[in-house]
Amino acid sequence: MKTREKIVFASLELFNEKGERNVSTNHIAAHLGISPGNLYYHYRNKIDIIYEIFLQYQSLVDGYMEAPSKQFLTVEDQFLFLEAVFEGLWEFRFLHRDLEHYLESDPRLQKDYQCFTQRCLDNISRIIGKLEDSSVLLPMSHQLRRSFALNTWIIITGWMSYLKMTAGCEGQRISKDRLRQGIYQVIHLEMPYLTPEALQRTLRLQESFKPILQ
Amino acid sequence: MKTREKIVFASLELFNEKGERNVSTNHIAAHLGISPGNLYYHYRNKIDIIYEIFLQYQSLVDGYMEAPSKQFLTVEDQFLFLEAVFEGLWEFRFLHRDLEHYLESDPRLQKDYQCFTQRCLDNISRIIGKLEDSSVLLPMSHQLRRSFALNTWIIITGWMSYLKMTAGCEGQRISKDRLRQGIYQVIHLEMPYLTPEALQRTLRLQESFKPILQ
DNA sequence: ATTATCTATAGATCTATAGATAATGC
DNA sequence: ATTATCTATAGATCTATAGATAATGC
Repeated sequence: MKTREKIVFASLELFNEKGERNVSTNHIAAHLGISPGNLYYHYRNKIDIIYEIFLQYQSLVDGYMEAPSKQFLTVEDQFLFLEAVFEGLWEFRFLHRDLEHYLESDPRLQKDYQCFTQRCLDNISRIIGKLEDSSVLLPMSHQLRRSFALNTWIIITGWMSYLKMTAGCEGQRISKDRLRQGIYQVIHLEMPYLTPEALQRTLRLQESFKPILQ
Repeated sequence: MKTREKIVFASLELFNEKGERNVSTNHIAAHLGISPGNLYYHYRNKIDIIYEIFLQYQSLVDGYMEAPSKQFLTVEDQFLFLEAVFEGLWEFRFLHRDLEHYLESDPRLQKDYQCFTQRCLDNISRIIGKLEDSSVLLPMSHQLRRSFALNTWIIITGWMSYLKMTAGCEGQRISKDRLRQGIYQVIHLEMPYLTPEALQRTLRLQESFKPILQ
């Protein structure tokens, strides 16, 4: 692995683990056993590294957002999709922690992230539309679908925050398990819009994501 | 106003405006025209000031969470309640930006905030219960009510993030107006659970929070 | 006497660059 | 020749404290 890639990799790991704010370029260099000068040879500064990490996250998410290319989607497809979303969210969890700070530190990132959000919302709407066509969800108005997509997006990203806020000092492993409750919450959102046929299977699947501890 | 209070007041203002990360104790002191030494006489460090601000936020929120003490609540009560919630959120908006960092910097804050969240969720559940008793919402199971309360909480806090992420470089004033769209989103959440009687009035009221720009 | 405030400063970082040296690719 | 890496360091903060001085409250 090239040094340039090592830097991104190690940064992501350290940022996730210790929080980006507590990790300086010195820390990253020390962790890799290279000099700070070397790090600055590869990246102009810290936000440059963060931007690189964002690009990776973006292409990961774009990947599985495009993925459901089948014309019809099942209840199971939807759960698989949500698992992928939460997995990605976890892998890059530092990114959503003080995203606002990154956006105001780097105009490129601000612009890119805004497009990214828009693209995600469009994709979620599209997937909801497919679920309607597949008789999983009841048909809904364009307006309702957009509102629904936005709430889904907010729950997905907001769930991470809620989790980390209430998880306490327990390790990350526990959090990763508790992450699944996020799927429960998202599914709860669509409950009233499910077709009678889909309701049974959804309830059964949702049950398996029910949190053990309340 | 005592210097001690001035410090909290100015800090909140600066944190909201410039982001807490970009505001050092030096900046706060300079902004007040006092010496850094003087600031450290009143507060041990920056997180101490943040904790003080949190206590203020907490008592504000606890205030209007307890407030709906009437036995029955109308659709209008609910909208007034949401306006108060979003107003408070706006007043202390820096707090939700990198809350995780504050929680890990101060065990007192971590403990207090966890109780605070729990209390809010209980209060939201209670209010939902009252809306059921008042024939605004359809009766629901305990489980559903708790899930519903949690989603409401996540949308409320997550909406701020979404807003700040997509608001772009436009000033804060615009954001404060766009804040209202949050109410639209929260109401959208409860739409399927409204009684036929309440539906009409809710739709009419919700309309006035509809965002101008999509 | 006690509380509030100031000046001055130690000590710890951190970011980012300059300039030297080593390793690679034609 | 070019690319990768290192050492050393300037310059900018920031936090937090010590110790002196001013203002207040009995």
